[in-house]
Amino acid sequence: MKMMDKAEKCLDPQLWHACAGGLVQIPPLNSKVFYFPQGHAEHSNGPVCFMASPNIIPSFILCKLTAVNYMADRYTDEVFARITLVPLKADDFDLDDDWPKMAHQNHEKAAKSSFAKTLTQSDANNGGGFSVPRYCAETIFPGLDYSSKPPVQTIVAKDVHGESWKFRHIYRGTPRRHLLTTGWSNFVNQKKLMAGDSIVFMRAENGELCIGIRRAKLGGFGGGPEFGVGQGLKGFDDADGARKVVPESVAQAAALAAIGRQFEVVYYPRASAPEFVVSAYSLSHSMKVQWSSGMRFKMPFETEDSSRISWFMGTISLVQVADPIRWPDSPWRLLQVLHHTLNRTLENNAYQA
Amino acid sequence: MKMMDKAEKCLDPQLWHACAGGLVQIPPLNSKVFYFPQGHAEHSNGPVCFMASPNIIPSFILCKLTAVNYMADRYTDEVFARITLVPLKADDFDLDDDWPKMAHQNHEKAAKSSFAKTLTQSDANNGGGFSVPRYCAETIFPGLDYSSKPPVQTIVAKDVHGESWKFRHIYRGTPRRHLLTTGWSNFVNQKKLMAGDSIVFMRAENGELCIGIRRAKLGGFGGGPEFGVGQGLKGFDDADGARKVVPESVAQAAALAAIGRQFEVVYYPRASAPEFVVSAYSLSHSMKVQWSSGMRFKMPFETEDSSRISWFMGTISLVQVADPIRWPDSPWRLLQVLHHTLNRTLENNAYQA
DNA sequence: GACAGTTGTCGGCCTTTCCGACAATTGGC
DNA sequence: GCCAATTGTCGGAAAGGCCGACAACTGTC
Repeated sequence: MKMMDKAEKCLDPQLWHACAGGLVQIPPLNSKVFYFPQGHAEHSNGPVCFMASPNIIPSFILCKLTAVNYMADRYTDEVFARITLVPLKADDFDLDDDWPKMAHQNHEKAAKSSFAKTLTQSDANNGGGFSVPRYCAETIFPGLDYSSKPPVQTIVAKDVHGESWKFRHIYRGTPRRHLLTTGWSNFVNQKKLMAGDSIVFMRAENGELCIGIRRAKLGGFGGGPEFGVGQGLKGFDDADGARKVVPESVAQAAALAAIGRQFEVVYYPRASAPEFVVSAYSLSHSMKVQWSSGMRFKMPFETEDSSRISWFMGTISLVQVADPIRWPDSPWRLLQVLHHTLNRTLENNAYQA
Repeated sequence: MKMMDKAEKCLDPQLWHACAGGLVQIPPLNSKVFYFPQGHAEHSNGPVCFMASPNIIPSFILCKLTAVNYMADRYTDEVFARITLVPLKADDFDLDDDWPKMAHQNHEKAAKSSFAKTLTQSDANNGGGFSVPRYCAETIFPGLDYSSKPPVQTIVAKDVHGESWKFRHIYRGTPRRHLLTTGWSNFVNQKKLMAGDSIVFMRAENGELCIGIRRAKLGGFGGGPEFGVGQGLKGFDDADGARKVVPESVAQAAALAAIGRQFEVVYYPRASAPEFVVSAYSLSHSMKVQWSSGMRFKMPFETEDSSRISWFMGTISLVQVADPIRWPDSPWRLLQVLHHTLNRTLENNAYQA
């Protein structure tokens, strides 16, 4: 492993997944995936002009995923992935059927050893304390010696950049509860956290405690094409934001993909935009379903505190091609659905069901 | 420069010299030096048993200095050097007469761009402020904009491990003076500083500000053979202290030296023990002097705040061999002197005069 | 030895943050 | 729907740290 950091360091994939959330999965190395230029465009922070290249970009391109860099924004700690794809010939489409077994590894390990909490007003604003949910303290934090009075210890947690943060962890109050006191206020200020943001604690395989951040999504639930990626986070000048997915890089990726050459894409899992690099295995399975109006489905989503996965129940109201002129035959945004309880029109990708 | 840190990083030689103090000099690379096993033994933290090797260890051994690692204790920030020596045949003793020109480089640069202050009670104990001597603020710190009211800036200083510390630097009060406020208290606590310890500010050649520590010498002035190196610093469990110069490593070095093989020594410049690796050039010069009782000399020493060099005036009271049985013909501790003003017997090495 | 410049120490006060009390909320039965 | 467990919020209190006042000290003339 040579000096590979040109100011861009990778981070522990397990921590990356813990920060990305339970629903994000990156297909395994060397597996086959579909790349959707259309979805990539929705991921960008502006309208994409595909004109630079001959108007022959397909709506989806079969590729081999040859590399993944798990990374984090230098300023916001937001996680993202740099994915290298090599287009395959269409007749290479024999599925690697064994990937579901291996795909969920980091994923499940992250879920088991991590815990997320959305910051309350008291956590974020008040005099510098963080109320630690009992489950988190007991399963993620180092063991506390309850015999001392009061039980107290210093915990050290590494952020996505490998920087260490110290917190005083104390068990006190009536009724007793776990709190982070000294050090927490500093962390909140340095990371510019606000009520509504979440923090993730994870116990790494080497036993080290890690701490990650999930900024609150400003756009509320779901998002859609109307929300770009670079919507800007409060309190940050757009230093790194400028480096987020720009339309030019989408056009370039699509152009390279179309002529069969290796290309790179940057994927922000928490940007409320759908995945545009999709495992060929799962897509081919969902395409076998004959989606039709009136059909019911359920779709997983994260609860606010990321502690569980809940399910949306819905009914398909319309099966249509999103942009029949530009992208005929595209499975992208094929379904328009009616959500049962919120009675709100959502958009969804076929393969997510 | 390959990955050469087996958890042992070198530090900027200029900062090293600033921390070591104005009187410490390490002979230049590839110059000829004398190694004194006797002096090395005084540097160790316990009695040295030279018996393991045949009883033929000379009192001094001519060597070539082939490598120097400038280092700092991980816990106390104390600076020390790991010096590699290759014994030379006695007939190799032709002097490299050009070294005085080059020897003082780091030395003088460090002296010019650094400033040391001994911490007062107020600096160390009170509510977290450090009174910055005007000279230090004006010559070492980055320029302050005096037009704002009050003039204030954040300064960043790197310690010997390359870690950055932030301080608020403000110019206020009546009469006006420079102070470090926010950040200082944290630094004092982390570094376990006490009144009497000194801190060193240095402006590196690349413009960066550096901060080093000189722990107070617990043994008062001078020290001597009765003080070992590992005298223990208040507030530190002896984690690294155990790694200081142990008798075994002295015995090993002496044994290797005696049979003409390359060896390493560790030298703590602030351990109040005399240098035991001495430039052949300067030693040969001082040995040309016919030292005799009643002769007067002067000897440089550091003032408490390390801002200047002062001189001790003394009279030689006795010329004797320190241990005539074990080390006959040794120039080590040849002179016993009477100090004029303190009227206290000090010991000194011939070559230091 | 007086004076000017510098810097050590102190007490006041403002800010931060630590703390238990209490209440709101959640989940289990 | 009740009860127990958990955890959000609040105001009081303690600690930390910023401040100018003043005095002690140093070096100079």
